[in-house]
Amino acid sequence: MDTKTPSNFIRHIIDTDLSAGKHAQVVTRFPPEPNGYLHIGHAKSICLNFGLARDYQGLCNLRFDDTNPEKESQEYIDAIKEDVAWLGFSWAGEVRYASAYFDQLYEFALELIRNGKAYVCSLTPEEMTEYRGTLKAPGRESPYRNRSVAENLALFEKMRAGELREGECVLRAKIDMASPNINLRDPILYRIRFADHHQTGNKWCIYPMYDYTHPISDALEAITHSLCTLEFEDHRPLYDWVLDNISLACHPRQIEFSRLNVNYTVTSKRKLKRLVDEGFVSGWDDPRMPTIAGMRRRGFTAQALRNFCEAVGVTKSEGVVDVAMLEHAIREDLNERAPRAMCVLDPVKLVIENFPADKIEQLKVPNHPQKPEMGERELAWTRELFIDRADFVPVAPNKQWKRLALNESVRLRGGYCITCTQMVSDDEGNLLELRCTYDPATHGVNPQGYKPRGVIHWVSASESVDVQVRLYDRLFTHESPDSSKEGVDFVDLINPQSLVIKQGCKAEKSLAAATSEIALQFEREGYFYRDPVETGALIFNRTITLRDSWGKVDAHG
RNA sequence: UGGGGUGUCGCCAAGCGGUAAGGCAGCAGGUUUUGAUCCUGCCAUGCGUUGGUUCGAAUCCAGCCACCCCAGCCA
Repeated sequence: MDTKTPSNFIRHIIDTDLSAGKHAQVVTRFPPEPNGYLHIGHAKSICLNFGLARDYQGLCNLRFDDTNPEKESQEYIDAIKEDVAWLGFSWAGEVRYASAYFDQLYEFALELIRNGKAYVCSLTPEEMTEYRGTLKAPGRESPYRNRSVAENLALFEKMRAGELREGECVLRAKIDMASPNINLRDPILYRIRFADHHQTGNKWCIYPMYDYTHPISDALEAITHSLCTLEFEDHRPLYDWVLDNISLACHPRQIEFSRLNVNYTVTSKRKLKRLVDEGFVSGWDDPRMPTIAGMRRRGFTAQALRNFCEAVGVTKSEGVVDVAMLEHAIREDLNERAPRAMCVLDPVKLVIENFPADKIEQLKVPNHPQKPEMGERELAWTRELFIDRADFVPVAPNKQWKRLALNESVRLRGGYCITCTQMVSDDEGNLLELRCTYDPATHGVNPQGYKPRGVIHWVSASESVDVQVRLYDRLFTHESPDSSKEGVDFVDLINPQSLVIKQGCKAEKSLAAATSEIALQFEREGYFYRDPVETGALIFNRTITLRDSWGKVDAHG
């Protein structure tokens, strides 16, 4: 279940607006540009916008901010819709597109021109930059700034009709070239682009800019609170200017919050794309990627991601969240829902000499130690078993050692206690198998005075299936791969152990039927998830290790 | 003397003038057939800093310091 949503400054604003009777209902929107895959940072925005709508019994739209056709595609639109839905949210009505408002946007531009609030400027891009001024010096007015309304109307029509070349001119708002806020120095409203648009085809050859499109799209959808990240703070005066200067009554309030940063990960689109393009990962949905698609394939649950976003909070201060918080959210959720199973990653044979070779004993074991309602399953107990190589050592190093050693005993989880009587090695000293005896009186009980060193997992040699296990770990070894030292390429900070593939792992037979519908816990190893993409073989992705207070050197790499 | 923001425990974060919530991480115990889970305890006389107002300040005022964002015909 969702944890209690903590309050934040945006909720305070909404509470105030609502009690002042400013709105009948809260309406928010999630407005991605379809130019890439969604990542953990977007998850925060999605949870914020849809969460607000849910908690205030309002509405949240999904709107594609598709005003730059050259960078966008239908592939991204489909992926984004899938990701939002998977996260557990449903948008109000149909999906919206900024491009669906192109006609209205055009009409409002005409209105601005007629009112002397916009003009067609024929400065070259280079001249435009020069006229804009600098951060400390004011800009200069364009020589085209005082063209007549009639001339502007005629030129804008020629732009629209495709009679002018790309870059030849643009439509600009007439605001203030001396403004200390550079966004107000006659910002560009429309540029010419002879590009096919994924939604509107070749209907348009002029495309509106974000700063002009966004406020109008928000207003047309009757958005009440338009939430965006901090870097748009300087754009708010322009957002307001646009709505103050056209005849549209609705005027949403833009509120900015800080982006989500997580250590040991990168979220810049450019860097993620490089990881994919240069083959450092298998694709946008590689389980090591911080994309929604990657995390889904890794085995993260939507609930865990939602809980994480709640835990992180919403503020205006920019910090870096410890990835340990994300990992905690995953473990917390998976511990509740994941049925337990047995899988030996690095098998070594163990022969129980006092158990007959032709006998199979079915042991009932619970699927979850704290949840009897999750039922139980049968595990085959046979003369030959497998345990993990890391769970045996000839001589226990200390009293704390909780695994098997020569002439000592351990319990095999859910089964009997065994005592190791002999280790068989080859000439090079490699361990080939362990000879043991079991105590038939120890199933389900620890007889008086019997104290095995610990409990280890196991699987029957004959009644098991071979599986491939992919051990994933954090992609980077560096805490802030985004901003490491000068001259260090972030791909050089990739963790060479971020993916370790284990072949020939032995899993209990029931896992042959495992699906990607459900997360599993391999006891003592971690949470695992049947790979939903490569479904031909039995492949399990390690979502996250178990918490480990022992501080062991990971024997599995 | 460009403009806009932010500074509360190692990390995230409540707090909104009445005497520092919570989570993560960490540490110390307890339970346990997962070195898991669960449970208990510890963990900011301190809120960037310096002054001021006040009976009382993390909260109000002033100065200072640090960090982030802005000069795409990207979003």
